[in-house]
Amino acid sequence: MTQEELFKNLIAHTKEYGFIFPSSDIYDGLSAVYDYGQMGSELKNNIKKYWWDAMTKLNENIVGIDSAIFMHPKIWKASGHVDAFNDPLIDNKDSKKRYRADVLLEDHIAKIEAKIEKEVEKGKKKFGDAFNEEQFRATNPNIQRNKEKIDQIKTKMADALNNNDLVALKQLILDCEIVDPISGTRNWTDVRQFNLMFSTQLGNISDESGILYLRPETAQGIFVNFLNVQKSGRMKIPFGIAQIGKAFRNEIVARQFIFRMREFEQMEMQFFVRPGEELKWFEKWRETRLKWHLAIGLGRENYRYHDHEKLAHYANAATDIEFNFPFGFKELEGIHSRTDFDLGRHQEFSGKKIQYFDPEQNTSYIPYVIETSIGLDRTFLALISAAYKQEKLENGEERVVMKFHPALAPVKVAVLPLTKKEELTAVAQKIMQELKFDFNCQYEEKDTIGKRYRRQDAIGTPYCVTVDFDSIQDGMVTLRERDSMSQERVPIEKIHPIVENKVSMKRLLEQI
RNA sequence: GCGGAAGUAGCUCAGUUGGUAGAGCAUCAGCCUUCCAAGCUGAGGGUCGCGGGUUCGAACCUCGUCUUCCGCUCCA
Repeated sequence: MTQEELFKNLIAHTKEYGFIFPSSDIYDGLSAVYDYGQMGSELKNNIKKYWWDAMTKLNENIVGIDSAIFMHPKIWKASGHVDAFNDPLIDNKDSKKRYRADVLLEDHIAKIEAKIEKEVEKGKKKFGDAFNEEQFRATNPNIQRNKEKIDQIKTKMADALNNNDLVALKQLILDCEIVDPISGTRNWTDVRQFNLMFSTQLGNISDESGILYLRPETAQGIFVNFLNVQKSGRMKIPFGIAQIGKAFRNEIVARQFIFRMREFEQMEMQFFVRPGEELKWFEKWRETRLKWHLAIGLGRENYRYHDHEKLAHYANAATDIEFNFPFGFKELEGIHSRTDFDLGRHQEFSGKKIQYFDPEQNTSYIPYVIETSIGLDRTFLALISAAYKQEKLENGEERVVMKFHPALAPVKVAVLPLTKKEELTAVAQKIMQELKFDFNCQYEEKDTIGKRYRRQDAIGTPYCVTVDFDSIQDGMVTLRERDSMSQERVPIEKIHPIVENKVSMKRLLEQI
């Protein structure tokens, strides 16, 4: 079976067993939006708890918050999202390729600059030792002409971008006679604007100032609460603020199941440190975060670091943790050293002093930030795609099993009377009463026992407890384990401690 | 947005040159009482993604549209 077929089977499986449904399913779905079902939300909640506990319980200096999705519009100007999340795009009709209009123009400028350099080289050869580069650049007519060209393009481009004049931007591309590098033609579509932020209105709709954006990331909710948390919590640097929440991006193409959705959930932690110490902390979090992933047990070979060589203007170090999804290695988590960019910008835009007085150094400064930002839905996808197994059994039959880590599995125990006879169901119900307060349990008495085992395999339940006629006499039940399918007779009162030991979050947390 | 593939019952899929919609599994009721999905009987469930067109007649031909998957593109 190919990876593609396996992925399709996984998607069908997650729908059939209540993990993920297409949003608005009865209305034919809504593009790139999905709902989590009864199993999916349990699994998702368990992932959240694992992350939250790893941050807030394992680190005394990390606290969690839950900030609103709506935020002051100025925040997105300060963060740079209003400018950066606005891409003018253009398609070449022959090659069917899409480009950013401003990138096309910048490439064009780079080409003209290359011409100038070539001219300079020529001059060097021609004049030898007598060559005066500065003078040559200032007087050579070819260079002068190209310099003027560049200035003109730059001015026009800046005007068009600032005025959001898409027609002028296209005209500039035509005037520059830019050809598509693949098709070699100038058959361009109109330039269109894609704003990656969703907007909505607050209060009076006719009032321009009422326009709000749905947050495209949760991080800003942490930055704008830096002072609140630091002061009310009497936090001392270094310390971190963690948050789990929804974010929204109007992606041009959102694809690959729940990998890229328009509405998604992030788990972010911003760690505030002394300036100059940021790279040490960056290294620390880079390692700690990988440990968190590895503890889940999907295999070291499925993870890799991808260090950024091209850094964003505010960052001085950045790496991604990538996971081997069914469609290849893709970003799962980002760890970025963001300097004092974010707090600095908010200080500038809000006019409030956002600084920390460091009693050890006896100085005030804007803290530097290490960000860890992980996609909750992507973690979910990593879990289900690695856990999903189609196994061939000794008797030639096949079973589908979700091999979740027991601490993350949506259902921990299934309690199954061997038959529907009341003497058995009474014992089984009693066991349910003892377990249900601590573990998510299922009780099933329909169908043959084998069928019920397979149904539990399909949702990844680590343990099945089967009550048979002997149980009434000896107080022992069969404990069946998911992965090995092994069966063991255990006393009823031992079930709780056995399960607890296996499904405890501690199992995961102590590995970090 | 472009190209390719697909959309028929809850799931997986048949459906011949156009002639009134099928199977298996699942669900429900009952029988059977079973330790790894396959026993028996019966029942419910679909305006064939949606909307036009051609035709006496469309799941099938045609046009449009929506959704999904793959590739391109984009990606703090």
